[in-house]
Amino acid sequence: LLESGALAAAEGLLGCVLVHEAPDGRLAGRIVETEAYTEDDPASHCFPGRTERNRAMFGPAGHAYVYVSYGMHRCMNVVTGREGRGEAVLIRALDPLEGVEAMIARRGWQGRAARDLCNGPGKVCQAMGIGLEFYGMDLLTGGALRLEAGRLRTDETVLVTPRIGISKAVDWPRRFVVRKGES
DNA sequence: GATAGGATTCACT
DNA sequence: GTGAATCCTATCA
Repeated sequence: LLESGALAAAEGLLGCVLVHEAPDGRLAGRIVETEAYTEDDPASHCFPGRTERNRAMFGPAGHAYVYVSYGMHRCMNVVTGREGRGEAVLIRALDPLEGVEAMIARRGWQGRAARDLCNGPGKVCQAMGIGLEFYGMDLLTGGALRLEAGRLRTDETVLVTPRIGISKAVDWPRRFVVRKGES
């Protein structure tokens, strides 16, 4: 699935579970929002070409691409496409499944609704304890950080929306969100 | 060697 | 809704 391309992978990753076997407990969250980045996307880190920072994006599918954003936040991507292709899917939001207490402790605050815990790219990494030490790690071979297969419930549908938070090609419909049938 | 900008988040008005 | 915080990377002199 991951090799088939960023667009298909971004949609396919919805419903899958991201698991981190952290020293202080198992953390898990269901992926509910993703965003696709490809080589022809002006907003993508790989657009200007291959550099030291984004080299992981050009590697084999299934590896992690972690980068620092705005100096204070970390964002995590799942590399897609074949080696040398420069594609990735940004994990924008999770639905916490396990280790919620540990996530709250990591984030250093408590109180808000559970879904506020992982409803942003930076929050996802902070809550899951994902740092630069996971750069380039294979997520499919059962390491400390890994991806587990999952599916959407029958009452859930995929919503495709324009992107946010960037300044180039903003209106490209490459953001995929899980929408629950309840509303 | 120096500078500009970014796939964000939080607090305050 | 608007603005500040903050640091790593790429680009230019």
